[in-house]
Amino acid sequence: MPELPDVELLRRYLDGQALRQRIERVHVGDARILADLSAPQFAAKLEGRAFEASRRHGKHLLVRLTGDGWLTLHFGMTGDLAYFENVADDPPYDRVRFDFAKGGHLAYLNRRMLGRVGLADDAEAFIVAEQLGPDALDPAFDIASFESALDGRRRDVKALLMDQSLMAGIGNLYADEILFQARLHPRARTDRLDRAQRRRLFEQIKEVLETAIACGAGAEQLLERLPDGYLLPERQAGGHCPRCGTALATLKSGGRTSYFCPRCQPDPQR
DNA sequence: CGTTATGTTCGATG
DNA sequence: GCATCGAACATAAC
Repeated sequence: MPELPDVELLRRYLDGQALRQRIERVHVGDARILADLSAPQFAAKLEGRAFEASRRHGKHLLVRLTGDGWLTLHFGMTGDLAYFENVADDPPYDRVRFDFAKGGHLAYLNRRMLGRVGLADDAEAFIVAEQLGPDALDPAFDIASFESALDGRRRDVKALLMDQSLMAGIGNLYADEILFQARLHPRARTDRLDRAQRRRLFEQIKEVLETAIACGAGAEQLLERLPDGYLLPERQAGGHCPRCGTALATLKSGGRTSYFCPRCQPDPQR
């Protein structure tokens, strides 16, 4: 679930449910998710405090704590948040649970355990330490900074979009959608894109991510809500291009599958 | 049993 | 240094 649009929706969910409530107790269901911290260390930092505000950078959710410091959440492939009133409703794969004094609970869920929950003193320092590039939706990430990310690199365009150190937030699914909308083959090389192609790509990064947020990324109804002409609802075995009806093609690299339309996104003859 | 999955990292290799 | 590839991590679904 968690690429930039999904994490943005999770951020809003957390804001709507869990801000400004005293955290009475922290329950760590599986300490492996905490990386280098011990469960007692982690709990001690949070108990008695509250979530004050949140921000997102790429796929990371950062939650400011009363007093000082931040809770950091990364969701891997299967991470999610759930707020509920009764502990009996605690969903499966609850790895960390915050019990609020008012009675509600916020759980960080993660089936595959590929994410991370941690603490940071400073949000900016955390972003630097994680070697994250600019958030893909940050207005400061403009066409000029996009050009400089491309500058001097000769890579497959899809690999570039997903490189979190160049721009943060895009994963395998939304990279496919962005490339489809920009009509670029996943293996098109960045050093061979002309000016118009680069501009189209940049515009679709913004457009696709904003559209996914507006349509409620992460919700089950996302695929129905996306505009006509979006690839994601067809992005599966047997899917067809929403624009021309051609059977979608797939290719694999780095263990990930790309879906694309061989007609609308022709192979640039690498 | 084999394959696949919205992520990231590490080692090997060119 | 740059880029790619496969494997690993961990878990479940098909």
